[in-house]
Amino acid sequence: MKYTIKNVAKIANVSITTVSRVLNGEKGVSPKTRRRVLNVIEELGYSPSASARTLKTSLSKTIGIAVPDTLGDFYGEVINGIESTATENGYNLIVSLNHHIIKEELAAVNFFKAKKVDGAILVTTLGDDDYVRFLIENGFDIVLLDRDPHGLKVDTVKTDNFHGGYMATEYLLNLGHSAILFIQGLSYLDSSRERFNGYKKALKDKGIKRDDTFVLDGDFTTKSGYSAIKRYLKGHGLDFTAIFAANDQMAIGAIKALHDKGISVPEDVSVIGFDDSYMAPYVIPPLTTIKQRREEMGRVATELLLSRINSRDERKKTPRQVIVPVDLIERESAIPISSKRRR
Amino acid sequence: MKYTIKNVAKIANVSITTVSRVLNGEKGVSPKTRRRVLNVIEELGYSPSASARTLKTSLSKTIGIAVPDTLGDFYGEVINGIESTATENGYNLIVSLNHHIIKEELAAVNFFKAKKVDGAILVTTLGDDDYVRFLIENGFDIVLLDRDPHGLKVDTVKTDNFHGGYMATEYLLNLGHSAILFIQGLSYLDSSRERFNGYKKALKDKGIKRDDTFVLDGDFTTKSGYSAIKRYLKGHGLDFTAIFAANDQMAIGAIKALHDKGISVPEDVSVIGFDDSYMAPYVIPPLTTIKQRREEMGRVATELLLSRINSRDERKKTPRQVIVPVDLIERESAIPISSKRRR
DNA sequence: TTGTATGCGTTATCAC
DNA sequence: GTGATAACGCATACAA
Repeated sequence: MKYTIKNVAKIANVSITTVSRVLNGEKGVSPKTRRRVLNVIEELGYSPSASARTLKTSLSKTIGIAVPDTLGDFYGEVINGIESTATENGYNLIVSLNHHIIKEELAAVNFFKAKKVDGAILVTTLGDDDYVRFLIENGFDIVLLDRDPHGLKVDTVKTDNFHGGYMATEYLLNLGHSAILFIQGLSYLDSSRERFNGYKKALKDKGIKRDDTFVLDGDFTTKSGYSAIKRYLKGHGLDFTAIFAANDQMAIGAIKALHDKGISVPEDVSVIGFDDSYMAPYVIPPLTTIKQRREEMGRVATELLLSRINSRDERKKTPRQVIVPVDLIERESAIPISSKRRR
Repeated sequence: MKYTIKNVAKIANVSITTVSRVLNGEKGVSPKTRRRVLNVIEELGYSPSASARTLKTSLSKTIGIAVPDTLGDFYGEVINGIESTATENGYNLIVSLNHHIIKEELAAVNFFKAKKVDGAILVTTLGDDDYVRFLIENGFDIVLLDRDPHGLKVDTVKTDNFHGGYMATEYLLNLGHSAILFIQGLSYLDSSRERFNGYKKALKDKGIKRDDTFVLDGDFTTKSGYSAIKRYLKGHGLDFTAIFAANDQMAIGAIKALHDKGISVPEDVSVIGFDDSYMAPYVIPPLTTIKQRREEMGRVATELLLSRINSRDERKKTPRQVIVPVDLIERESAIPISSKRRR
């Protein structure tokens, strides 16, 4: 029931070489024979064995992607961007989830190696840089997404987190707020840290001295945003007028925590998020946020990777860092401070 | 830089057969030799070529999963369940997204075939049954997730959609509601249809005659839930007291649409969703919903598949249909009708 | 306990 | 324009 090139050859009355030529669209086959072969292939529903091909050519037409998980809008959309670009170019995807666990990341590497992927995209990986270096030394073309190069010679694609953090904070500042809470995400991630840096810089530029107690821990989940604010309120009461959360999910959690205490958004407290997730427009009130072009990041990363894979040039192109711009999406969760003062 | 079994053999001063034995953990190798070989493997960072292995054994230790996309909570969690179970059992994952497009589903089939996956899990596929049949005839072990067998001899895993729909509706009914809107999801999906059937049955059992205008179209997106209610309100005004949405996202969209018209949830209108998505507890008001065990579905499907793959038995086990139970999660978006009557 | 030889399904090299 | 054949890296039947 499983046909091989040999079967096709026999039935079409040609050599396997000819079949192979047809398969790969090479010239040097008469239109007539080509037709015949194609017919047999169609009839049999034959498809060539990828493993035999890979074994022979050491090219798999496959790219590996390592991603923490598939939860939340971010990774899902990034994957979509990667997948469609890959597919358009005839490449397939092998996905490895690592659940934010370094050991599993390492497993992915061996997996990719064994599968002979032509290249890999590492999304938000946290492993130390040795891990990335290892991959490079093993001759893999790779690109890092949502992660800094840390001095390594790799292509990277990331959101302009710093500027996004700056914009968000500046926006609140211009609205008249100065007591602005920041809920950070996983603090060991570059993206979270840079948003934080943007926050700090914006405050500094306005000459506002930063209060360390205004920086709350979160982990990018809605729950963590909720808990952070709930805890803060219990400890400090309402001594702030605005919140900048490092992503929308935490912002939504924060709004809920405020709501539970009878504090209204945006009348009492303005909130701004980061991502522009699907839910943002439907939150009550609709969430003002920094839009991150997630799918585009996936696309760009894939294009970078494929261009690298297909570069015959031995002295590979120098590493490229692309920074995807962000936009401020104004909705209703942040308003001027003057319009409240209800406390 | 790329090592083969031959390199390992030479350096360890043994035959490739011995290396192969070590690799596969077979007995019949002296502890001493095994050690030595293992050391060389470690040193070289050698990992066996999956393609050569697959070519030889026609076993890839890989399962393919075809899924519409990775957006929203549902697919993400299902994939997580599949992935962890697969990994635990030494299987790897090849993911194919089809964006709800039949043609791309078909492409996935060929992909799986070429990659010689040992089995496949098809999630929410919509292709006609021939497509599934084709896969079966080609000797693939497959299991369908979130899809009915439609008379085919395949394992399936699905949520108890009918009962879930029934429970949700009954719950509203018991709260005193009788004018209950239903927002359906993609109507060609089994899951959406069954939730609808549950809704109809519950109404019927209570002797309430169903109003066709009470059934609104949606596509499982938040936006579609929002639009559906907005449109309905414009056409009919507020002639209902409750809404059952076929998933949480649409429920959230619906709440927003009501809110925009100054209609309060749950005081004026009760809303119930389906899924128990991550966002459900953080919506304002927290969403009452039917919990779907997404990750478990992924786990079960994978276990089913692996057991089938590993069944030496030629006359394969008869098809199994597992229905994963649902739970009603009471939160605050649905309340008794008596406590309002504010209109 | 260890090794030799064959073949899996392709592509590539060379001949015709 | 077409075909025979070696090789890719591994697992395995068979020897030793």
